[in-house]
Amino acid sequence: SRSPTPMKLRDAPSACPSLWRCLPCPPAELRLDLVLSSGQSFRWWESSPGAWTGVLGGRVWTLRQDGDRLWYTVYGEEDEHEEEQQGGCPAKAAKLDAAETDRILRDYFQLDVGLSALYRAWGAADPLFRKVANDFPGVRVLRQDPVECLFSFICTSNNHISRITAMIERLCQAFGRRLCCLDSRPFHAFPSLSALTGADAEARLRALGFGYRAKFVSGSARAIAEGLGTEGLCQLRTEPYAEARRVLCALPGVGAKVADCVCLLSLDKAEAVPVDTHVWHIAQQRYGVALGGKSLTPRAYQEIGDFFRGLWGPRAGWAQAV
DNA sequence: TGTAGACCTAA
DNA sequence: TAGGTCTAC
Repeated sequence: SRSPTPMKLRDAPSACPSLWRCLPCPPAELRLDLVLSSGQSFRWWESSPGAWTGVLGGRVWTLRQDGDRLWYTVYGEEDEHEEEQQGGCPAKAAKLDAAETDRILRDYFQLDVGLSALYRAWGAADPLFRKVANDFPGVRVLRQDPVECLFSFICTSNNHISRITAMIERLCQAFGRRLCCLDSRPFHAFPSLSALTGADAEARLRALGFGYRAKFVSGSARAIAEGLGTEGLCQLRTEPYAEARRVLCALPGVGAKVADCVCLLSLDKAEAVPVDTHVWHIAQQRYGVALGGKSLTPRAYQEIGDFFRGLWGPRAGWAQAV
């Protein structure tokens, strides 16, 4: 790199407005803080109050909300030589790039899905939802990359968020492409599938503190590489929910809950309702879902999902995210 | 089908 | 104990 000065984190448009863009987006449609810190994605970090920095689509972004606007800035790669790469027409390239980054962000937050109308419908069907919704507006489901989502959620089993976040950070650092350095902190892309299929991947993951999940991560990477491939995984977006779920559950370390997380958060299956022990508890005591067992059996799991789909409709997974 | 217990690791 | 999964009854 020949960057003369190290890049710095940007926390607000005021300091350098030309590096920021914005999209129209009222708080009722999106609450950045709630969405990015709720355990849907583990790669965002509140870099300064109200500013969220993370990696998305192979670039580093900082996001911020201000009234009815969603502001964002994208950081360049450290080896980027703009003039040379863009054929001597930086203005034109910048314009194309702006359209592209707008699109990426709108897609990631699924901004075309009107959340207020959904909140109204869920609230009308469910008084308990109405209560919670008041305190938590703007909670929507992200549309994440399927590979990142799958391997992240394999790491969530029998684990807590602080450790999951740290594990995924180390995963990216060890296996992901380095993107840039901000305030002398390096940022890495989420690893590609092929980066995780190496013969020593499991041992390296164990050394990174993945525990028994090391085998699941490397095993699933292998299985996908030898089977449907990254493209096949992404094509599950066009398959029915039941089919996508079936395929995912065949992977090592992927059970009903992880499969539903991947379906909901990356494969466009809005009806998928991930049932963890917390949700199971709530279903029993708040909603009085009467299901025999004292444990979350596959049958109980299915029935709880069906219950919420019956209550909230085809976007039950979105409602449950709230 | 429905129950245990083990599985890595760091509180 | 923590936001599960796998294996063996």
